[in-house]
Amino acid sequence: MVPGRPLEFNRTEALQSAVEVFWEKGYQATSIEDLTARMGIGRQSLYNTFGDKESLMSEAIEAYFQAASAPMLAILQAPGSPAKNLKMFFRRVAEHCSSGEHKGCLMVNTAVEFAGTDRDSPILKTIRNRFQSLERGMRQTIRQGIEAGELSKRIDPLQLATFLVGIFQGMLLMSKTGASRETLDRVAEGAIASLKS
Amino acid sequence: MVPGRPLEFNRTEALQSAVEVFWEKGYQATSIEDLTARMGIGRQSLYNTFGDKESLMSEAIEAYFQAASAPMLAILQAPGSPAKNLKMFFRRVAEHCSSGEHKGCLMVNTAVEFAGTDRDSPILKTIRNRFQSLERGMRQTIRQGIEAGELSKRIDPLQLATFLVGIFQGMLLMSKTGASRETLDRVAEGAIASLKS
DNA sequence: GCATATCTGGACTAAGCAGTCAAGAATCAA
DNA sequence: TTGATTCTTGACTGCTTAGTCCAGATATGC
Repeated sequence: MVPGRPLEFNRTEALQSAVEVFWEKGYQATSIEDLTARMGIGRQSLYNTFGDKESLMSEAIEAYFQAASAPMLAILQAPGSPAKNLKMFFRRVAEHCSSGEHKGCLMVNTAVEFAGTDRDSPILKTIRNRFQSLERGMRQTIRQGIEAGELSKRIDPLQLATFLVGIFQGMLLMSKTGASRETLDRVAEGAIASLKS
Repeated sequence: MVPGRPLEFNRTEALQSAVEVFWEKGYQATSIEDLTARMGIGRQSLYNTFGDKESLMSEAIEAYFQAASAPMLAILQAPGSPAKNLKMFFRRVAEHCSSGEHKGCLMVNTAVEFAGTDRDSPILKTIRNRFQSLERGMRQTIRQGIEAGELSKRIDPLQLATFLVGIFQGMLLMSKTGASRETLDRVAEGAIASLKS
């Protein structure tokens, strides 16, 4: 290892703080000062460690995905009943969305914010990929449910998967704009009911 | 009438241009220069005629609602079959969302943008009211459908209305992030299918 | 202790922003 | 024509922003 003065802060913790700020305020509305204040580090330390604002945002999105989205995806692929996994998924979304302070989903918030200006920014591409992998996971679980006889054979996996992802995104959006736990539960129950057809 | 030099531009057309800019870029990302350029008027004319940036945004939201959202609400309340009106509603949303350049819905975009910072800005309150009136309209149409025997009596109007509004918001969000016509159609068909239960 | 390498803090730069000001132009009433 | 009123144009102000520079601090390897 090369010598030199060591970092005075924990990189992972600092990144986590950055995630929180971006999550609450969005990308543009967050200033470098907001970030340094919450992360508890100096301006130069931020630039040394994370590059510019956009790089930091990229890392924040990635960290958020690992912490929040990946576990959701894992629910779908849990061993046991695919239909139960789908139900569990939506109940968890309702739960997750109504805890915390209506921050919504960092990826959704960011997608909306960037879609207007940088339609093909690397950040936006990453987010789109993540949502696509959600749809793929959903489709696979649906297929497994059909094979297991838990879901009707008449179901078109692609159609249902797209529909469920749509509902999912709707819940994230409602959460951001201040929906109550009851509201989110109702939507989740609607999604679950739509499996029985 | 008081004398004075008359406006050199059409107020309504200028406002329409402002709607387009805010719709494409969002509130923060839109500068006064962006606005004056697209509206074809000078800086001072903008301030004289519309007040500050936030007032202009308020007027833009209102104009957007009158032009885009109100007709959607009217579909639900059209005379004839309530169930058909609900179907028509979702097909129209899919159509509306995939025309244009993935601008999504101005009210959704704005809600996401403001929810992070000014949680109780007047603009946000207006938008929330608009969505609430959509849910009320939805609920009423559902009740009419039940009374007419088109929808099952076991349906809870509140639950279904909330669910459908959630799907609706999901479609708006997907549209903003670049969903294709096919994707939106699949979600719409899912919503329609969920009426038969 | 000394050389080397990295980190930190604060001042700084250049650009972009919303909003204002003042001087001139266009209209109407009399 | 003259005066009152409103619109237009362009320069301007004060502020915030992302990102840079540099001097000093703190570590390691020898």
